[in-house]
Amino acid sequence: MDIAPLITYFNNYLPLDEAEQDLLKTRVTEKKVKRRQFILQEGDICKHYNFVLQGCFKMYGVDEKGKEHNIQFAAENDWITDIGSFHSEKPTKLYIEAIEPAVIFQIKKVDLLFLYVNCPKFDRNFRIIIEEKFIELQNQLLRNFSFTAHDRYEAFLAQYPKLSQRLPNTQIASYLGITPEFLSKIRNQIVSK
Amino acid sequence: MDIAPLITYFNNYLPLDEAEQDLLKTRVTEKKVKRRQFILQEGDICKHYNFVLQGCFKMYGVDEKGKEHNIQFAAENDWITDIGSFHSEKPTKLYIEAIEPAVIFQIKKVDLLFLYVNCPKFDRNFRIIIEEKFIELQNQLLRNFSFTAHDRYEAFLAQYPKLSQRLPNTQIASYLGITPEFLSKIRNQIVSK
DNA sequence: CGAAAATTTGACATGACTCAACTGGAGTGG
DNA sequence: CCACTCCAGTTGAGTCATGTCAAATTTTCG
Repeated sequence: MDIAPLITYFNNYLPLDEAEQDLLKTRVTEKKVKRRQFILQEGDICKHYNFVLQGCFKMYGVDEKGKEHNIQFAAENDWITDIGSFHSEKPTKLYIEAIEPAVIFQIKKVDLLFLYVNCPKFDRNFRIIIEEKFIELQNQLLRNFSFTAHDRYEAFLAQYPKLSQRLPNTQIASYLGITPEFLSKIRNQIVSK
Repeated sequence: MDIAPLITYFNNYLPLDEAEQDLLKTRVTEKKVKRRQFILQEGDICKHYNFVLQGCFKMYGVDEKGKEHNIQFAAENDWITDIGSFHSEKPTKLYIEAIEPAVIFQIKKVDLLFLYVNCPKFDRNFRIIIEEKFIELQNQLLRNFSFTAHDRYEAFLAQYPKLSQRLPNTQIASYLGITPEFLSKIRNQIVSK
C-alpha cells in the first residue's frame, strides 16, 4: 500500500518527516468502495476518519418525511467522517455514501489517538484541517441564511466548478437545501438569459 | 488579573499544569465591553480569540438588504471569534457585538501561536474545542435544512433554555433564520395550544 | 439493451416574508 | 409621579419564494 497521496496532502500543512511517515503508514488501511455503497449508516458508530483517494462521497441526514439533506461532499484529498459519532462513540444519524466508485484510506480511532499521543504534529495538523472545515461550514450556513436559492446555486458553481460537473443536479439541490424540481427551474432561468 | 475561570475551563479538556498556567497567564488580557459595543466589525481583521467571562455576544453577517443573520451566540465560558479572518488575516464580513455588558479574555494571534509552539497541549485542547464547535455547527445546518421554523424554535428552547431567556426574541429569530414577526406567530401558536 | 435514476415541465399549494399599524412595557427627564 | 420616547413584540392582509405531486422525457449504467 502506498500512502504517498496522504503524505503529499500533509505537505500542505506541517510536512511529516520520515519517522512520522512510517508511523502513519502502520496506522492506515485502504478500502475500495462501490458506487452507492455506504461507509456509514444511521445507527452505526463512526469508527474511522476517511480520506478520499479516488471517487466522491456525500454525507447526509434524513428527515421525518424521508428526505435526504446533503451537508457535505468529499472528493479526492478530502476527509469525510461524522466527527460527532466518532468522538462520542454514539450512534450516528448520518449516512456517508459513495456517489462514484471510490478508494479511501481509513484511520481507526485507536490509531488516530496513537498518532496524537506519539506525535503532536498530528494534533496540530488535524486542528488546522478542522479549522478550515469549520470556516467553510460557517460560510455555508451564512449563505443559506442570506442568499436566495438562485444565488446559492451560482455560488456553488463558482466555488466548486469541477465538483458541480461530476455531481447529479439532484445531489446539488439537496446540498443547497432545495428540491430538484426547483433547481431545474433555476437552471432553466439561467440558460434562457 | 485572575485567569482562574479559564484554567477551570481547560480542566474540562486536558488540564494545565502550573507551568502551563503561568505560560497562559502572560498571554491573556482582560477587556470590559459595554452593551451594543462591537469587538469585531465588517472590514476589521480579527486579531483575537475571545473567551467570555461575563455577559453575552452575538456574531452575525449582514446581507445585501441590510438584514442581520446571527450565526452564533456566546455566553460565559464560551469562545467567540471569526476564525476565518483570524487565520487568513483578511478583512472579516462578520460582526461580533455585546448583547449584554460583558467581560472577556483575549488572546492575540502571536500569543496563541506561542502557546501552540511551546506547549502541544494547547494544540490538542483547541483541536478538541473546535471539533465540538464543528459538530454543533453541523447540527445547526442540518436542522435548518430539515426542520420547520416551529421545530427549530422548540429545538433551540430545549437546547439553550437559559440563553433563550436572556435573549430578545428578535435575536433568536435571526439565529433561526426567520423574521421576528414570524417567530411571534409561532410563539402565539404554541401558547394557544 | 433494459431498468433505474435523473431531469424537466406545469398546475397548484403553502410556509415564510413584507409592510404597516398597533400595543405595551422600560427607561428618562422634568 | 407623570409625560414621553423608544424598543420589542404582536397582528393582519397581501405577496413571493419555494414546495408538492404527477406525468412525460432523457440519461445513465449495469
